[in-house]
Amino acid sequence: MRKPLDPDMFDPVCPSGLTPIRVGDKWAGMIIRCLEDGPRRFSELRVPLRGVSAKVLTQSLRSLERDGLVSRTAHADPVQRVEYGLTPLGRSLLGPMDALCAWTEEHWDELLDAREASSPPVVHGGAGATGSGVTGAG
Amino acid sequence: MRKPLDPDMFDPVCPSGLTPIRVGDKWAGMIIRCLEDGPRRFSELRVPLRGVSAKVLTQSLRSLERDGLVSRTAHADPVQRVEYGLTPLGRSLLGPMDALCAWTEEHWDELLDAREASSPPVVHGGAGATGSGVTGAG
DNA sequence: CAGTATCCTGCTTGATACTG
DNA sequence: CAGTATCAAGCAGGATACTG
Repeated sequence: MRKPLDPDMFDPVCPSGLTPIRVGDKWAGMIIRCLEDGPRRFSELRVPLRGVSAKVLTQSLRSLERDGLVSRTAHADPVQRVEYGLTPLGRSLLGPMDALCAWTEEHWDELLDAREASSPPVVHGGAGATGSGVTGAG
Repeated sequence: MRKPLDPDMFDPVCPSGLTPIRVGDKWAGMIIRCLEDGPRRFSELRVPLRGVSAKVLTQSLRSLERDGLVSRTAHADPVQRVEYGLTPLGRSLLGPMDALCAWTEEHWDELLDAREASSPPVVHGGAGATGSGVTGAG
């Protein structure tokens, strides 16, 4: 608990962004992971969530609040402080999420193999799949 | 196996569409469920997936194919017949998906309560949350 | 610090019409 | 039947600038 969130917590290439299962919107899953070890401040969350704009982070947070997964607490300190933490309901999601991560790790290569096997013919347009589905969290 | 997919398999109101966990794109989760009991034809899938256009269903199917979750088989019968079925990889997703459904059923009321508690003040704009996250597949 | 207000872009979804 | 082609619309995500 209380360790300063690793900026590289989410590899921009690895697992996230390729799994066929997703939690909430683009950032929800990652946010929940960030809160796993206790409440975090708004600006603290922006570190591992590289590049997320204040607007979008606020939106995701509000969405999670609305669903009762996350709670917001404003401290009236000399400097403004707001902390976000998991509610019991939010915390209960960690179990299923772990199961998902386990599945992903287990089948990671198969997913990759399948993707490679389906694109190769094209050379100029290349790798980037316009892929609908399969955006991941975790 | 081989029973003619229930048209009401997916309640447009209930679970799906409110869960904070989603599988692939909007239809992927439902497609996988439809294939659980064996291969299905294109037009057969369109029944429970009310209103999905051919284009969108094709897209989702191609996406699932690309990820190696679903396989496509064209039969050269007198009439054109194409069947989609789960690959072993696709089938392996059923486990985690069941866990997700279990979570949803278990916490359904809490989700609903949280939503109700967060909107009521407004009367004219009403219920509809513009909600980002939380689109579901079940 | 913790947002809000605006504007903008691209993807995802969909309706409609046509084809092997 | 099983798609593809085209066009249109909505919304999530993001860049930038401003506020209590």
